[in-house]
Amino acid sequence: MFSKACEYGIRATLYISQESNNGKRTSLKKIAREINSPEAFTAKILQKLVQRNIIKSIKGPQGGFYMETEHNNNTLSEIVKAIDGDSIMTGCALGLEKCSEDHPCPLHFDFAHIRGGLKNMLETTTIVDLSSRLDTGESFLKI
Amino acid sequence: MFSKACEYGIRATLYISQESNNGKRTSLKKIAREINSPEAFTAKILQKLVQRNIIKSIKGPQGGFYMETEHNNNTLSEIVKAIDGDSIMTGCALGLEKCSEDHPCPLHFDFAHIRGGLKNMLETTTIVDLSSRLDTGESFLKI
DNA sequence: TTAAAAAAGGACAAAAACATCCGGTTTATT
DNA sequence: AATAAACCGGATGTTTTTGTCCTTTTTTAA
Repeated sequence: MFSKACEYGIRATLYISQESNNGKRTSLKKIAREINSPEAFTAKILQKLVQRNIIKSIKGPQGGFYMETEHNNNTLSEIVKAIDGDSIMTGCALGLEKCSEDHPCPLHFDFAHIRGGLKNMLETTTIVDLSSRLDTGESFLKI
Repeated sequence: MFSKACEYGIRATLYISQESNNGKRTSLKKIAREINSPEAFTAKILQKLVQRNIIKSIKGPQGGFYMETEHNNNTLSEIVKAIDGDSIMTGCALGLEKCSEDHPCPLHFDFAHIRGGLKNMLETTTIVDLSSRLDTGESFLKI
């Protein structure tokens, strides 16, 4: 469904949000350990998220990654779009270039419905919604 | 969502079904032309579908691919499972190996719902359901 | 001011997905 | 029997995704 890069990106962002909400910055090394992801690859993904202004970073000792409070209200769709683009929310299930109400693939109408649910979920679920579930121990980021 | 191979596989199967329901066999060359897919790659995918007994093939002149009538009642999920496996219907959205009700990722419950809808759609939509929409000109397999 | 911590970024490597090519086999037609 | 149509299967090539490594830059703190 999502690329590996996107999975890691979401997990990393949620971990960063959680730490940020406890007033902490966190390092790449710690993030990779806590979300169980390959460190160097995760670094690349975090770079992209910094460029897209979803998370922040500070270099040097005591530096690391963190999130500004208002960015907690960013939705999952921002992360997904930054990494995988929006094809999952808009593309044709059967890969037709021009698939529309007027020129639909055979799956168009059945699928529109599912894709709509996904899009809606991604666009309404905020980062803080999810990271707070982590804080309470309701959910997990690894294994 | 689906791999390219799976997209081609579904489109090819629907075309074969449509032709079969008109009493015709159809060749690889024609299939690739009609669904706008790379011929040699499509051949590999069709081979797999033959092995999985989703479609049939006959060698030699006047041979080609076709479908037995009862196989029209196969569902999309059979094709998807043959090509992409069932990870799209069962896997964790965030890539956790062990994601379950008891040990959920932060997206587990929101996502279960969407994945359930997808699974249900794939398991209830039959090949003939879709190919009949092609016959009536309600839907298309290329461009 | 020097050392070390940490992110940034470029180059490279491995694996998977996507795709092609070609020789082999089967079979209908002449 | 010969030819050609058509699928089969192995080898190979290309592109994308996934992943690593190493150098550079920034910044803190001793």
